[in-house]
Amino acid sequence: MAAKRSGAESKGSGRRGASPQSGQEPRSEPSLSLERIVATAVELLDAEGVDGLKMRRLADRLGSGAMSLYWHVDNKEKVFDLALDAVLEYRASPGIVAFEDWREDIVHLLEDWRASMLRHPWSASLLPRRALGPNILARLELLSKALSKAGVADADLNAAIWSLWNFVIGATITRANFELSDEDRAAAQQRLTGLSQHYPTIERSRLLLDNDWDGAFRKGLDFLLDGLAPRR
Amino acid sequence: MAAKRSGAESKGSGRRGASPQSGQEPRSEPSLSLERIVATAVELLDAEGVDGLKMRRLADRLGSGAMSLYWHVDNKEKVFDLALDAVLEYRASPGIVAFEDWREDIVHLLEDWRASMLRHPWSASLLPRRALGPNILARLELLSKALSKAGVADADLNAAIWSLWNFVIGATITRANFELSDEDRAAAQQRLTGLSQHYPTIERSRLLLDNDWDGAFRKGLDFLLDGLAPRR
DNA sequence: AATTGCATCGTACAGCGTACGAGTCAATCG
DNA sequence: CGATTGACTCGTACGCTGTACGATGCAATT
Repeated sequence: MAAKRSGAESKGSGRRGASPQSGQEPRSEPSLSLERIVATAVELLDAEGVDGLKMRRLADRLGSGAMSLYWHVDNKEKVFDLALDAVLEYRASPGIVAFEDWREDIVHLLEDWRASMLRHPWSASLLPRRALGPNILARLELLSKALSKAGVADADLNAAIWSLWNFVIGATITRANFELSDEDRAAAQQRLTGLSQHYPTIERSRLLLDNDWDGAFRKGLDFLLDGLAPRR
Repeated sequence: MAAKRSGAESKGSGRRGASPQSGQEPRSEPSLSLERIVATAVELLDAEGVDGLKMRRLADRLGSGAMSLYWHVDNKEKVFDLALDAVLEYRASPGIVAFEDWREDIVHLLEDWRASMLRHPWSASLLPRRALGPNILARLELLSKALSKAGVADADLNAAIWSLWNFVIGATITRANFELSDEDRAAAQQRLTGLSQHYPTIERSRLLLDNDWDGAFRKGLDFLLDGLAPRR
């Protein structure tokens, strides 16, 4: 009862007016805010994965009670939405895109997208089942512009966008979930070798041992772009 | 206490020996089995989605107690694994594949794959985070063979397989999750129109209104295959 | 001084996966 | 034949989850 706000009623800055300082203890508990909640949720997700995000745990990290979060957030779902959107902000200078080499622009755009998601492996699997936030739309807009510039016909534009979207999403989800371990991969390939009469081709190509994900992504992207707008 | 096995101790066929009939009530409760559990889990998943699968609910459908399931299955995770593998069985005659027109073969293979997953929309999002079962490996093997026949270089084979995998997974997950409703889509496009100064290109192409998923899939697949093995 | 409204939190509840142990019944054995 | 075994089923209970509800504190306003 007594301890909670341990020795400091200061609380840092109030939200509304301007009554910032109240003497000492500048770093006790900075009080809740949507930004702090989202930022901490991202931290927690990075550290513990999707299943590790629990409201009580999040509140612990924030030094608050679990129910306090619900003043700022409707429910847990919204926390996921906000965390996802926060992580997909596109910071790259838009000037770079749609410059001269459209192909480099697109590759850069999509590799950055993938990298952003891989930095937060939970994000890829969340992305498809959530609403399109402004950051995602901005990325799609840029992509669309670049494809237009590349000479993709208007009639093919949507299909082209979705193709690249699908490819990036699929690649990132797969990559993020197959990350498990070398032993696992070796065991899988081992099992495969045991059944090599059933799966001779993928056994020979060592499909399950191949872990050059970056290279495969780049290669696949080249394939797709070749199909979309053949190099001259 | 008394009612449970209501009025019939027959119970249908015992598992082991051959004591199938016991007089009347041939359709009371056919007793538990792994097959029945998996089949019912698929039904339940189809009806209620991933979140709708609860052990108690599954047991209800089976006319059994919740804990009885755990004799046949380690835990809920395994139920997901088994349901997923069950749904991805490939029944198509393997003779069709790798026949003469490799391109048609590949398209057929992948469209069937996608169709199988869309018949059970929960399966797509489950696929990437689960182990590769025999049915999945069989599909990869067939795909690999077809690509080889198509002239894809050995060095590019794995990248080609993963590219197609990524594309199919991404397309299916996206499709299954954007299925929501026409109003939602309209609302999204509406919101977009309101912000058309920010997203002029995708607003103009009506990206969010476009719901010709099948056509987009086929088109994207063509793009990718064009890149992988150019048509002569 | 009284009121208002933002913000926080303790308690409580229903629902979840599942550990544990007791129960049933058919097949087997002495 | 009775005793034993082992496959199978299920009732109860526990810890954990998201969150509804109401009490509480505190700053600004009246």
